[in-house]
Amino acid sequence: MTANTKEIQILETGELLFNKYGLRRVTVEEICQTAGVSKMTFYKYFPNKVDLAKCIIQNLTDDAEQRFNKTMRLAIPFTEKVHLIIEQKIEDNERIGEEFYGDLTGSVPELLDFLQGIGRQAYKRMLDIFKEAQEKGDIRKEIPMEFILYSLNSILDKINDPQLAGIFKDRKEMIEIMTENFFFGIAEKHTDA
Amino acid sequence: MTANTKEIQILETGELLFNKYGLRRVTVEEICQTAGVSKMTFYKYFPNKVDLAKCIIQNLTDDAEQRFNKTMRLAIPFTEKVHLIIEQKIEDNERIGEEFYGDLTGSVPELLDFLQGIGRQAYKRMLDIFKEAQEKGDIRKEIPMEFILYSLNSILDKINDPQLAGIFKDRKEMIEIMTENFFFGIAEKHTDA
DNA sequence: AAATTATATACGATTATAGTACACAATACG
DNA sequence: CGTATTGTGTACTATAATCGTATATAATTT
Repeated sequence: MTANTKEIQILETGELLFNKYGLRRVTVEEICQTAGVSKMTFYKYFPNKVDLAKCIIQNLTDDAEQRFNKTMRLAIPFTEKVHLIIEQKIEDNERIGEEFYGDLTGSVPELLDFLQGIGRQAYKRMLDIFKEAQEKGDIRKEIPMEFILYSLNSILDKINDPQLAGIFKDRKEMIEIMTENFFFGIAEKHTDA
Repeated sequence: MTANTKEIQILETGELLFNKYGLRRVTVEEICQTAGVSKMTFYKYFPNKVDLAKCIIQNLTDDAEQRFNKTMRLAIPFTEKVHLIIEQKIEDNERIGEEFYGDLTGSVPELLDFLQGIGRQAYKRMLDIFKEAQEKGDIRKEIPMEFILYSLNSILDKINDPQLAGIFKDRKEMIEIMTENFFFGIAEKHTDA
């Protein structure tokens, strides 16, 4: 059972270093030294550095998907769900360091494809869920699906806008207001009761 | 007057990148690209990367020294001065990124010597100032000078101890209490008035 | 003891980086 | 205007870093 202990060590060290410095600034030997593992052991588990990065991202993605599904299965109002999902998405983004992400999309086209594939899958899942919500009556029927997803992504982009950060007192408040705004516009809420 | 504009650009970019990633992770070409400067221009102003680092550190050091002297010339009690100096030293330390400093002392022995030289100078200046204070009666005569400087450096080291950070509510409070403690011990202050 | 797993070292092949040479472009300046 | 001055881009060589593998050995498990 101590078999994959070294593999985990490599994965964790890779995640740490990649997040801090990005892909190209970190060498295989450095990962090995930091992880306390010989180079041979590295190549026993991973064919190369890029593949290690893939593996790390795949793990993060799988983890994110699990949490996503868990949230969607909750017996709470749809508005609440979207609220939680936005929160989770932000946390997911924060788990991949800026430098790491830059290297991925910039210098290694192979990883760019990989990431885009993951992105497409996530997009499809989202689409299905929102379609279902529209049929159930949680979303107005006349709004095109594409526009909804575009708007949602637009919110996620804005999260990192420093100009916005200054407007709200913290991130929690920002998410709450933007989610409300996403669903109900800027009009004052009318109670159905 | 636009002559050294490129040089400044290089210096600023170097400081930025070195602080973020350390010395060995940053290449000359990267500095040039980020600074918007051709490689030839780089080598016009600096013989190599290590020398650029030296230059940057020297500038930071000069700057720190100026502020140090400015503080020492203030017409305030000696206790206050030491308080301010500790504050400044911490700020100085924070201006050199962790990674940068690690590379300096770890991989480039040439820079280690350079830094030690700077350190020795600072040590001498400090020593003179404290001796003067001892003669003036600001410091108890029976305390060996070496011990005082050792204690002061000990405080500076402790600043970065995460265990300490949790004890005080912020850095300002930490500095105040540690300075007081440095001068008066843990005994309750007795007012001379 | 045998099998498995990890390590250390050395090594060739590849790639990145350093530093220079040169021809040319932009700008300042008398 | 012409003439320095200053900066640029490309190409280039030499050197150093890095990759990925082979081999012999050590530690651990079974």
